[in-house]
Amino acid sequence: MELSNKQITVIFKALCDENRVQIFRILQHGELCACHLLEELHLSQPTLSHHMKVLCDSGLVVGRKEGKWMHYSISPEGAKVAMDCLKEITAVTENDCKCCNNQ
Amino acid sequence: MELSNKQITVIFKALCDENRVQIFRILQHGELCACHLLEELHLSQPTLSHHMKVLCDSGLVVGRKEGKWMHYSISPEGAKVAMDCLKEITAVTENDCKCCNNQ
DNA sequence: CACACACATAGAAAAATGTCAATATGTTTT
DNA sequence: AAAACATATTGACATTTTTCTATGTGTGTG
Repeated sequence: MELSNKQITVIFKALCDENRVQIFRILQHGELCACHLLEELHLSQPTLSHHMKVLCDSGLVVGRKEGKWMHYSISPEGAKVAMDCLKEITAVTENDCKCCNNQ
Repeated sequence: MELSNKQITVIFKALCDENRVQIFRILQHGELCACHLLEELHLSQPTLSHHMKVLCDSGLVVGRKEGKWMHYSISPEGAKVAMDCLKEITAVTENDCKCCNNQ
């Protein structure tokens, strides 16, 4: 995979805002269009649109256009990438301290 | 577990900054004190200290004080919490669209 | 074709975050 | 006890992010 530091930050920015976390909770019940998401959030329409862009950029959410509606859903593929990335970045290859005279 | 939206953002803020991601990469080779981390990063000492606080607050990194040194390491327990959290928040319970006349 | 609707974009203001220099705190050494 | 060292905290500033209003774009409808 070999994601850059920058790419990793883009993925996890999805989960760095309370409103976006709430959007995940709502989308867990299934795909939903922006107008219905908006009903459940105390946000203006442009603000929601901004958050959906951040979420789609992360790959954790995908949008599907259907006429004038945008349907958003959680991406299992994106989730897998994020999981693999998290696992990789928190994996410890060695545990001994080589620092400050090995104290 | 039942983490709040706020708590989730605190966990994943750890991975929302390129320098912090780089710190994970460095800590993967084992526990390290702040002064040695500083050598490998183009940051001032107070800035590093700030990032280490964010990382410790996330639970993904733990600090261990040894005399005047602070030794930091990746926390496998914290990593597990983050993984479980990511898995939970991206889990989809239903996949059908109940939105906009089920289009 | 004009209008209504769903959503995106632009631009500006406010809030949060990242950064550094200066200083404080706590620990070890001389 | 004083000096040196490692790290944390404070305060200021710059950048980024969040948010809104206003407006634009594309789609369907009367």
